[in-house]
Amino acid sequence: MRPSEPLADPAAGEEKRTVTTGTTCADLFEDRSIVVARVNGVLRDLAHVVADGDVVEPVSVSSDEGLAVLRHSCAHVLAQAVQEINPAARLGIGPPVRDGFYYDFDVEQPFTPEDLRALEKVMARIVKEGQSFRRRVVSEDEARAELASEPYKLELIGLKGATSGDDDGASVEVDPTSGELTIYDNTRRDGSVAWKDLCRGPHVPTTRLLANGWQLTRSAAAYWRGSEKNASLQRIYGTAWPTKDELKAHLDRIAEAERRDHRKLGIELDLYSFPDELGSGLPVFHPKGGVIKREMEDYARRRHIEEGFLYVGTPHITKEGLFHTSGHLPYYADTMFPPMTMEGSDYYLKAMNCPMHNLIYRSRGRSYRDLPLRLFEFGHVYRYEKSGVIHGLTRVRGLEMDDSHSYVTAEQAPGEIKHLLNFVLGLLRDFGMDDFYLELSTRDETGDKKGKFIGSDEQWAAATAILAQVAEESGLDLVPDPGGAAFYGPKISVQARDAIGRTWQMSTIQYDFNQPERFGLEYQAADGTRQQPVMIHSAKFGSIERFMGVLVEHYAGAFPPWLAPVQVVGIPVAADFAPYLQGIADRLREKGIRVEVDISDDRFPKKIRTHTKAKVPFLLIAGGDDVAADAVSFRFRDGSQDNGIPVEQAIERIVEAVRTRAQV
RNA sequence: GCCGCCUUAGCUCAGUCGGCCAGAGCAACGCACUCGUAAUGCGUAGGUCGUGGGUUCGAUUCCCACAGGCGGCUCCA
Repeated sequence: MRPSEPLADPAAGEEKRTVTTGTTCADLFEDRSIVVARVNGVLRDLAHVVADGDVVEPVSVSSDEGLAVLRHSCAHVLAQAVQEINPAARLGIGPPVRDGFYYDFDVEQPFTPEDLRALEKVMARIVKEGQSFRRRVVSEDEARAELASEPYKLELIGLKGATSGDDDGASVEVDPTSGELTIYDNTRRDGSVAWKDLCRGPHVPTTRLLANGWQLTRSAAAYWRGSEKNASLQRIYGTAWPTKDELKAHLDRIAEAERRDHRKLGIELDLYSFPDELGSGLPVFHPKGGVIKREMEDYARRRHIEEGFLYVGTPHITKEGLFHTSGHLPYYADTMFPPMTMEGSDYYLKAMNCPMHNLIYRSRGRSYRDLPLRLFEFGHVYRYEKSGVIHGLTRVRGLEMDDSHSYVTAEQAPGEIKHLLNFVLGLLRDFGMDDFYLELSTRDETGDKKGKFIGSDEQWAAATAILAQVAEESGLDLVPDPGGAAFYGPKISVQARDAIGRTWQMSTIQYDFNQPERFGLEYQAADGTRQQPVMIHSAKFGSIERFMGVLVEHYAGAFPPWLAPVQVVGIPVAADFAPYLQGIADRLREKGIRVEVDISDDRFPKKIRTHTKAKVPFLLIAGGDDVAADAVSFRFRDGSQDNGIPVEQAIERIVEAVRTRAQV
């Protein structure tokens, strides 16, 4: 024993400790929830031997980093199980992801659900065996020799250090910063090596830490290193948590998301459908979905007009020249429906509205006094989305955009962007979404896609700076999205969190210096010169379809009264009381309330059930007691009641809830 | 677009290891019941088993193609 090595442990208040040579991180921490350590800022295994002067911090399994390590270790156990069952399976990569992990394999046959169950059994045994993860530094030659039968790992060794920024998950296997290659041996208690994998680590000390908190979830194909040019591998996804209870909570969250699925609720609530006869990604709105759509449109249109927008209308198809002028065709022809030829011209279904708005702008001379000129419409666009990406209302081929274009002077641009951002946030709040962050999508500065962006470096820099400034001034969190810009300019997008914490891209605001030039747009300035306006694109809901899908999931189908397809259903306790309710319904209808009275010959409790399941916000019940008191009784979706409310008061309550867009 | 899985009544699902008239619940319709807070009872009707081709004495069942859906990958102006 040799006294030396002072250590600082910030978690324990920058305490300096003196330990013996050979002390490992594990020796420093008693707490069993510590799974790895941060040594001088770098995550290390608990078996890491500390050196003189090292700053060592504990990393709990419950922290983001600790969870990632736990999940990555679980991915190793999965890979070990796969190769145990099928030694011919070749290894891809196995990084942690949100809530879990995956591992990619090159196998002859795709995995079946039965395979996953068999793998879980093997994994459970490995976990129970308590195998240790042992780190071993190897030279490149050693690694190549040991992994000679793993072609994908060899490829990663070759890439070592070469990959930077390419976030394809490869960095979990080799460390691009240190250039050091390591292999992790999974060692049984008797010291024999059960399995090994090229991996930068770190890992939990033993497989026992995985306990009962994991599960394989699904299998799917994935391209090697994320490019469709590469081989297709079979990916297995799993989830892993520190405890069984946390796993269960996660599975419950998944189940809740499934209950809210807008595709399922759309059928149950009779809102919309996707007839095969129309083709993929082309929804139809049934009367009840039509009410929601109309309320969304009516409200959005009114608010746009209040904010200074002019409502316009444009056709669904156009001759191709327009999209050459705008610059869309060379870039996006493959995501547009193919052209129709008539009278010697090629016509395209429109995939965007802006070129048509430009024609409205250009239809007469414009003065600086006209600016900002704000054109707005619900424009129907059609995009040939690849068949595999169509998803309910959130990814469709025919959609209605609440699309606006503000034409402004360069000086007005920052103010207009601010105006638009405030407007869209207010609009989203009116629909009950109130938790946001922003994303700033910029040009890809280096990658192979840089060529898709048009305009000069100076223009991009100026436009990006303006958007960044407005975004920062909003006070909302701002997340960079390099490479996410449209070809004609950078954009801010508003991401909204729904009731169960998922985020959705909603509104976008794009700064466009390209189209005004391509269309030769101009205005006459105060000094008589002709100037080019800047164009700012903005969609508030993104698309009506998508936003409706998001709202269905956000509210789980239980819309606030102002959006509810049927706002009130009157249910008589017995048929004798139906006329009384009809009278109340007539008065509500006069005030614009969507109300029905259930005069079917279902029994009373059945009617309650029927309309509660339909998520009608107000059930108005009347029986002898109510009639005698000139009152009605409320029943709400959660089963609560408010009985014997005077009719005047009941009507006022309903009208008020709709007027204020309250949730009930 | 790629990989895998799936498609039976309006909805949710049984079923046929290739063989007489393919079943259930809910919904719909009819009759009876007139009822105070999540399913009254009885009855009727509803399917060329996604579409097209092939194998077979015979196909909803097996094979192929296509369409649509689901889960991922890739993509998302």
